[in-house]
Amino acid sequence: MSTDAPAVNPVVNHFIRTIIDNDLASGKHAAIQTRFPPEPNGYLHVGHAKAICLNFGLAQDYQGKCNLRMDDTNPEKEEDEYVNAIREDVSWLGFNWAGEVRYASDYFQQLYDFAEELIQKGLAFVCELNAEEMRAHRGDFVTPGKNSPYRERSIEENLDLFRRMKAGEFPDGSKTLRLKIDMASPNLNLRDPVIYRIRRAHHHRTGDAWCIYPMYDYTHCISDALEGITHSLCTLEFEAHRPLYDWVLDNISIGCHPQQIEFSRLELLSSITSKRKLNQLVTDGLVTGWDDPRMPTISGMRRRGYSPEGIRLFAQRCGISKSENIIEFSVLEGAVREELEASSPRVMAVLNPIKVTLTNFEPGVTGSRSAPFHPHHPEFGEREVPLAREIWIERDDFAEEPPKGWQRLFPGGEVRLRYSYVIKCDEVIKDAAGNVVELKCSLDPDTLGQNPVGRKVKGVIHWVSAEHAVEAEVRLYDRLFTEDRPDAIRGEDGQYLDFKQFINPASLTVVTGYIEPVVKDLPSEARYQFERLGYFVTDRVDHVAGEKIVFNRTVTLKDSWAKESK
RNA sequence: AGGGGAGUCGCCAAGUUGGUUAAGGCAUCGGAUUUUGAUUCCGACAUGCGAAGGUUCGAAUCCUUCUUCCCCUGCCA
Repeated sequence: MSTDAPAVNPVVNHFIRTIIDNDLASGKHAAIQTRFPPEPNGYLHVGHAKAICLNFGLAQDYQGKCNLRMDDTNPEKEEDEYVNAIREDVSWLGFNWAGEVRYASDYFQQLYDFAEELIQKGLAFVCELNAEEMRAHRGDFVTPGKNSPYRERSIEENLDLFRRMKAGEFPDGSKTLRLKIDMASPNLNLRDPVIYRIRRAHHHRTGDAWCIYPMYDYTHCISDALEGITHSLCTLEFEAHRPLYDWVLDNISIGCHPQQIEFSRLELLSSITSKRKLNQLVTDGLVTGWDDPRMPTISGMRRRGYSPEGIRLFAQRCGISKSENIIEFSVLEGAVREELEASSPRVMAVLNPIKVTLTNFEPGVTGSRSAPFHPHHPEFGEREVPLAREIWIERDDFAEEPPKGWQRLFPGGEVRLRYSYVIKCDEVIKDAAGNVVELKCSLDPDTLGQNPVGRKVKGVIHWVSAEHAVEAEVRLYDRLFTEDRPDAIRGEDGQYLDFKQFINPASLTVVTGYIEPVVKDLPSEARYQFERLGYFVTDRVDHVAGEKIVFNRTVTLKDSWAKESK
């Protein structure tokens, strides 16, 4: 096995690739241009990761380009903090956007000019209906809407009014610019949609230069066209917006008409992929922040120890289609584990210790061996694993009364200390309350690096020398929610229950761990496997090399014994 | 006068100009190897493609009817 050859994931075909193949074959496009267009009003989550991998991945595969564009047309919700987090997340995932980061707000002037063009063509009008009146005029699913009384204004009047809207002559919310399409359309998006509203809000980039802001449907298609996007990929809920996307581009003087293609958004079980709900968890203090390792945000997953490769593998395994994409959490864990298995050095750590005294340990006589950092990758190197008279082993690795199939330590039983001797439990020491506080064991001096003769010792447990171990804060993370779909549980009255009540109380347990000394000077974000326990990472925020060791549990190892012993 | 999408194994998902035994991955279950109950390796896993009819030598693919689920009534994106 070689690690220098980059892992090449086989390309999985899907309907969007088929469309691109056809467009390239027919000569419709010479190269493709995609874009990832987040709104900077929150942190990116695992659902965005899927979209990022799709858009940037396609650009990579087809040697095209992918832009990163902030969809910042709603100044009340958008902040630079989010812009910065988004840039960092996308880069960290391993993708490069073409040129500079783009902003829909870069196009405000052009958007405005196109709006005047639409007015000139008699295709847009200034409406003075308030929100409530507009809703009443819109009709509903079964009844057609009614035309706005302002719909038939003259072009001159519309132009004058729109310019004055821009000039700040009217109060917020008093007027809108609307497209003149069809109030009877069965597609509600086509019932004279609003494309500009008056809102005196400070924009994170344009400041107070504008008091009118364009709406998504109007902005997005034009932004795509201005950037020469060939394939504009978005999630299924925008399917009904596509006629509007096309309508706008068909009615303005712009020489580019990207194709909008929708795919299903990701739903991750026992998690949540709603920016609004994730925001609630943060503001209610139920997690420590957007980057809490339990959060399905990209920054949370990063802090949890998930690798970019693991997340990319996950995205690939989710697939791209138009049917519901409801993914079991184990798919994410499996992908993360798989990448970590190959790339993480191993070390031993005891998280729930019980003291073991090796009664026949002789300083200077009893030996030790060095241990490889990875059993299958000698190039990872080795380290010395110091042994001493007193060691810690995992409490779970000892049973006073071993159940059927038990391969670990028990009174009178033998077990192998990983990379060290076979030991035998001679005596169990208990405190007054009957709790086991110490085990006295003897080691077999002939078993260092070789099997005992005449008998077979199947079990192997991890351990760490008490005097050499470094203490660390270890944060054991588990799923954030106890339910598959915490936001889809109904109470007796048929109403949805608050998803926050399904937070897993065991989603975080903090313990003091005893770890091999090599771990002492690790930098932040160092990923290690603690043998037999799982993958861990030094915390990106709180870990200080050489001073305060803090590990987060990324994911446990598969544990077929746990399953069997249930 | 509603519109737009989707139903292929527990979870994803190829296949859709009709043509041999319906890819693959995850999960699961066996078994082998193992100084991680990990990894790795081998094997099993849809007489069936939402349902019922029909066309055909032949249907997941075509036709008809039915059915279930998702999205849409922000001056959010």
